[in-house]
Amino acid sequence: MMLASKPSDAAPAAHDRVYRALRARIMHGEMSPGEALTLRGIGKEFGVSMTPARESVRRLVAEGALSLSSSGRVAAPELTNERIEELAALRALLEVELASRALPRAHMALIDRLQAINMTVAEMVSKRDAVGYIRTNLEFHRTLYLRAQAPAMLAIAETVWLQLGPTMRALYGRLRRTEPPQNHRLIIAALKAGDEPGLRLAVRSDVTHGLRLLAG
Amino acid sequence: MMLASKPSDAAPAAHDRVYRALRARIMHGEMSPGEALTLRGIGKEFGVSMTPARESVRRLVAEGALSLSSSGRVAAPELTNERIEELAALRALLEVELASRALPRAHMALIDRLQAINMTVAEMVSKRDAVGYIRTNLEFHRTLYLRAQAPAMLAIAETVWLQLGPTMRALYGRLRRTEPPQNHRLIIAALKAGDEPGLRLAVRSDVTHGLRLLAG
DNA sequence: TTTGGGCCATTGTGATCACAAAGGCCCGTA
DNA sequence: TACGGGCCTTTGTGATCACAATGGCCCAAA
Repeated sequence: MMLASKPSDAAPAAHDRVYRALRARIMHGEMSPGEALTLRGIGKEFGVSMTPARESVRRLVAEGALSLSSSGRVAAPELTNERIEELAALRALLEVELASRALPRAHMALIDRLQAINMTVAEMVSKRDAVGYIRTNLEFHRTLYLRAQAPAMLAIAETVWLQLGPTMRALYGRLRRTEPPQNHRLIIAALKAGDEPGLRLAVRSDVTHGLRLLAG
Repeated sequence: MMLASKPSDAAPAAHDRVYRALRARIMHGEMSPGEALTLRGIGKEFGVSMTPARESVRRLVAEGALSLSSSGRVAAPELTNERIEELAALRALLEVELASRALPRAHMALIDRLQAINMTVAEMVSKRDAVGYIRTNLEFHRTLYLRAQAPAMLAIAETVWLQLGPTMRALYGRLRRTEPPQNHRLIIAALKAGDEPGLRLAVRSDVTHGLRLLAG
């Protein structure tokens, strides 16, 4: 079905390309809560017909990244405070476990990578780049959790990030943070020390820190 | 778009009807791991065209209920032992939390309902009805977790059940169990006593009990 | 000025079709 | 009998179309 003139070009399916693009846009906070999408609009933007646009939208709806109005209109979800609290609790639950599983496998190379990413995070903070901050912050977490060797758990954590995406942008716009991510430093320190309780606490704090402000 | 001659008939969309039917079939273990599906076959079975069949299949693939072969063929997933262990760990993590949240709201009416469901579970066990057992067992858990008032967490737990569906059937066929669900009794007892540590332990045991056998 | 009704453009849904690739089957050959 | 090549059927993908319902907009009346 898919043709590949060269082994290098992966020739991704149209619906998958659209899905990935929309997913990144949502997860990184490039859509505001309530912002609407149309199938024909998506199709036109990506140069495809309605069919792949529909499939990608359906998939994102299934993952909770988009909300489906009663009459089938799709839009970025506007989360209630209850839902935000619940998603924050889920992040804490899942990511503490992921970090804990990654700890015994975290060698120096990983910690160096995390520190490098963390510098980029700090740079995004100083530049007041909300989208860049969200993206690099998630990259920090994902890099750590990949070491846990728990793909199903990581996938679920990512769908939680996806659901929080549109709200995160609003959140980080609200709180005027100029300080570099202190909790990330605690995470790195706990990793270095092999301190599991400290790591769990640091991850929990980092994950629930901002979200509590918005929801509470 | 959808017309309703009477307010009672919900006039469900075709893709949603197909999705729900396939989802129940998978979650309850009515499909064997590796069993294949075709879009045209689904369409013919439910009297719809390929379009709604494709949407429902795509959604189920997104939720991990079906696995997508390299060339787009869909089938019930054959899980590796590593993945089964991971999903069992996820069940433990999520369901212990859900049970813990349900505990303060669990009144006598709920406990009565759980006991009634548990009798049906025992009946299914004695009848050697694997599908019936899986269905009522999940109903037991869902009834409890609904009290947690945590819809996002419950939704994620259900997608984990969905991923385990095809393997559960094989599992409960393997272990020759005739005893009624002892762990369910422990759960009910802990609920009655308001014993949170006991409840967490009982749920964790119940959830990981069988799955450890298959994966280990 | 505000409100209500009706018309029209917009939008999602599902069916159908053309196409390419993958899988399976059969037959011939070693 | 076992192995391999070639053909044909099956199957997923994406485009297009007809249709119905929703939503918005404008104008008229109070």
